[in-house]
Amino acid sequence: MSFSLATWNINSVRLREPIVLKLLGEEAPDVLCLQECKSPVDKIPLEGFQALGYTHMVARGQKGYNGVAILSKIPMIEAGAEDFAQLGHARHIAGRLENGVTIHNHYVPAGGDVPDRDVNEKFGQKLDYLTDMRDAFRASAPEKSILVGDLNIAPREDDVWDHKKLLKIVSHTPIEVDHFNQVMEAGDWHDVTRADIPEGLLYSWWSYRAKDWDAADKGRRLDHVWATGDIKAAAHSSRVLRHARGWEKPSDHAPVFATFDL
DNA sequence: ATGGTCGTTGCACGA
Repeated sequence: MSFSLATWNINSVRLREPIVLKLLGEEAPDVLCLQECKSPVDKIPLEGFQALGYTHMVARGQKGYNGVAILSKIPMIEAGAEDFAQLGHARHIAGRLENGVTIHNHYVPAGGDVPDRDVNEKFGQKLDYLTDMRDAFRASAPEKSILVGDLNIAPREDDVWDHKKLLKIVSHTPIEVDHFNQVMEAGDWHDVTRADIPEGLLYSWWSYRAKDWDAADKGRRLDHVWATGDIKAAAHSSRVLRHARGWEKPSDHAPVFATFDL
C-alpha cells in the first residue's frame, strides 16, 4: 500500500477553507495534517472535505488559537492527544491508519521574540514542550510512526535564508536546534524531507511582512516530516508546494509532502 | 536599527 501525506500550517481553517479544498482537489494527498486551525473542532468546515473523500478526521481545537487536525481518505482512529508542557493548548493529535501506521501531528509553540527564557516566558514554554516530547519518546519508543507539523524550528544552515543573521532569531538558535535534535534522537526519528532533498536551500514558511515574499525569498523550513527508523526506507517523493504560498489569501506556510510505500 | 502583515477577538495579542 502506498499513501501520500501533506502537512500544512493553515493559519485559520475556516478563513482558508477555499485553499484547503484547492489543495485536496489538485494534489489529493491521502492524509492532510493541519496546524493553527484556530477553530473549535465542531466548527471545522467538514462538508467540502468529506465530499472530496476525506471522510475521516481526528482533531483538537480551541477558539481563536492553535488547533490541529488530521484529515484522511484512509480509515483512521484517534491514537491520543497530549498536552506537552501542560500549556492547556490544542497542539497535538495522533491518528492510526488501518495499515497500523501512527501519525503524530504537532504545532510546537512559536516561542515569542526574545530567545531567553528568563525574560520571555514563551521561549521557555517552547523549550519545555520539546523536552516533554523527548521524554515521552524515551519512555515509550515509537514504532511504525510518522511525525509531522509546524515545529517552528529550522535546524540546518540551509533551512534559512541567512544562517549567521538568524543565529539569535527564535526558530534558529543553537539551544532550539539542540532540543530539536534531542527529540529526534529520543524517538529514532529521521528527517524524511532532507533524506529526499539533501542539498540546497529549502523553505516552507515566508513572513507576511515581506513586500514580495517570492522575490525576497527570506524563508525558513519550519514544517517537517519525520519517520521512525523501521519505516524510513518506505518514504520518497518529498516536496514543498511552494506555489501554494502565492495562492489567493494564502497561509504564510506552504504544504510539505511525502509518500510512503508500506 | 527598525518596521513590516496577518487572523481573531473585542477595543490587544499572538504569530
